[in-house]
Amino acid sequence: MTNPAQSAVLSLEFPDGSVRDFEAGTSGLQIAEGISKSLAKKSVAYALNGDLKDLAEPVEHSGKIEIVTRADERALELIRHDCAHVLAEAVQELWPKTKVSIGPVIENGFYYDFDRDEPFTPEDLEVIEKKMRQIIARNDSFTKEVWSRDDAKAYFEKTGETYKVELVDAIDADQNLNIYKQGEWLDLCLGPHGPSTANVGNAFKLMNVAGAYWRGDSDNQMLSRIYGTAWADEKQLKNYLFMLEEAQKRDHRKLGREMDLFHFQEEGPGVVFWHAKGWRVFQNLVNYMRRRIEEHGYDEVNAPQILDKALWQTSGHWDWYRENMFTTVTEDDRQFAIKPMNCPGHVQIFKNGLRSYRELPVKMAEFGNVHRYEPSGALHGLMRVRGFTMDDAHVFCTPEQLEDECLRINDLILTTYADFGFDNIVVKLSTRPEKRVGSDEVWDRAEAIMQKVLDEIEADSEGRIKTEPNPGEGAFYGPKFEYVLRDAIGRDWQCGTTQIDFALPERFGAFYIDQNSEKQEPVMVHRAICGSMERFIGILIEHYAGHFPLWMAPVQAVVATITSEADGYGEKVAEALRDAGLHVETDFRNEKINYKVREHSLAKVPAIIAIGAREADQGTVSIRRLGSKNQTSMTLEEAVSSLSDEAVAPDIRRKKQARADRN
RNA sequence: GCUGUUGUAGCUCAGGGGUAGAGCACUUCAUUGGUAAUGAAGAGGUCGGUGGUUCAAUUCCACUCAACAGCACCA
Repeated sequence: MTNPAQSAVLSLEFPDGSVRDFEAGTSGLQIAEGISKSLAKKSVAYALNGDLKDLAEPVEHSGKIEIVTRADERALELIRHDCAHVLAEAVQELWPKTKVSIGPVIENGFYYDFDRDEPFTPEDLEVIEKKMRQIIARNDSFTKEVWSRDDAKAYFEKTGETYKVELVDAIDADQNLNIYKQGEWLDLCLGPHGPSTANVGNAFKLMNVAGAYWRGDSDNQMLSRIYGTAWADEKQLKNYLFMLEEAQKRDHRKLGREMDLFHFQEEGPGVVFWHAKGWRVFQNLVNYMRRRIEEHGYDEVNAPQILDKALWQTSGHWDWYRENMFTTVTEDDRQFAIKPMNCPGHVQIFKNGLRSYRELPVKMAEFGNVHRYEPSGALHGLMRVRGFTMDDAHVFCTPEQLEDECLRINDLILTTYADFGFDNIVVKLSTRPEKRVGSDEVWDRAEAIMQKVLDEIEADSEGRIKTEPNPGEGAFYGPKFEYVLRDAIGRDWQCGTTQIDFALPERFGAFYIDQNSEKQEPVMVHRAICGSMERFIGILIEHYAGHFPLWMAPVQAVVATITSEADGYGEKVAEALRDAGLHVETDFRNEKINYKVREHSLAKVPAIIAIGAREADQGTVSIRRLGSKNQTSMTLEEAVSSLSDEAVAPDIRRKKQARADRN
């Protein structure tokens, strides 16, 4: 699609700032060749004003041009996309009756959805991969053709590609379609693609097979999806596979069992049996959060677990959320629901009695135990459960206080994450969805305030916190911030959230009395930091790979004796540590020290304190820290003081430090 | 919820129409040892549940529950 008004000369600016003129119609490849043969060989595409284009495509207009080589991050997208096409060709070459549908690039790889009578097996994947390597070795060029809609439709109808016909139908009537060919095989595709199938290289792997709905709609037919990963070189592929392996090793379900933290069983799908050690971790986290919210001026409350249906009708949950609620009918035929959220309860507490503007902001927190009937397929260890505890809070304030409150919440959230070693945070601003309550005017005002807060968050963080818009993803009752943290192996988790609510105070008729003795509706802010405590602990287990910092660890030290003669002294050591507030276990079993060290290391106990005759004589201890192969000898007093110092929670340490700095 | 896979001892797993096996863990005994598995013996199972086929089912079939992977969902 050339612009006839365009001049016959293109003026292109290169990344080094130089500007050169080219004849109209010059292709990206010709430009690369003009620079150097070796560049042309390495290049896979070009970017015009940042948009990726096929190398063979003529440059359409003047602008900034970059030749994209394989080493460029953007080349990955092409490699993956090319790989998806190669996958589809391989599958159709092996099983010609298979229909193709779509094959997009995703994070770390790509997939392609097929319609085939039988599902693919893991053995099939090996066969397909072999065929793919053959296709890559053939080195067929990717060539683009522009077809008319009618031609494309006729072709796909003839070949029985019903899904492609549907895709063609979905494209605007006046628009032509791109067809990408590789050898004999072709696909409807937006592009761009690399120069040839060889561009895919060898650093790819088919990962797994799964069902997926046609066009992502659960009313549609289920297709067979093959997932693959593809990278620019073997090293990147290896790193990725290593990360997956590492994730598997850290799986909180596995570590939870090995560390004796919790379990699940058939009778309670999606609800956690917390064991003593897991519950201690849980309480460590709750206690930490309790101190933090107190520091930030919240009052902790506790609202009922079960409330009459009428209340949920008023809150709107009965209409919006009913299929996700656990309900119960009592002997007298009264219907109740187990709370899926804490907000209606908190509004009742706010409403009890008359509120003055002088009280605002009212900051009400609860470690609220909620139950939600999640779809069975969504359950996943601690990460997605049907019964969980939220570190929930609601701030009732005036519109004028909103900005300040959002910033304070932001401060609380970010410092909390930092205390657990999460320093790579993205804050997203989710704005009005299509289906919503409240006037546009109200949304305008709220979004403007939140955008301002977002800008301040980014500015204050000095580049550490990234922010992103998330248009259309807000809740129906108001815009929200979503806090996404990145764990130690690079995975992202959305945990915290700050949500403005226009609906609930009005629904319940909550108000305060302002300076002029008039009723005013408060603004309500919902906020959570960990989100679900259960899930947050799951994330922490995987983030730390089970190696909790001392202040979080359920068992902080084990005193293990080498000979039974040291048991008496061992008991004394354990007592001294317990007196200092540490959780200590003793292991006086008739076993060798090797055996004990192995066992407690596998149980991820942070400190193993070995006691033999020597230590008993000298009043010392020998400490072996988790992850280390060495041990350190010190006096009992030194051990007590260094371990108890290390076990101080980060927030308490911060306060101590601040106090010391003041003096 | 949908598709696919799986369900045998506390854990990891083998087996297979004639009512079950290994390693680790557990218990007992011996061993008192110096930083990731001391040795021996013993105990441990309605083979996820219900129904069907069969002389006989843990094994085959149907249904069901749960888990796993992905999709959909997460207001």
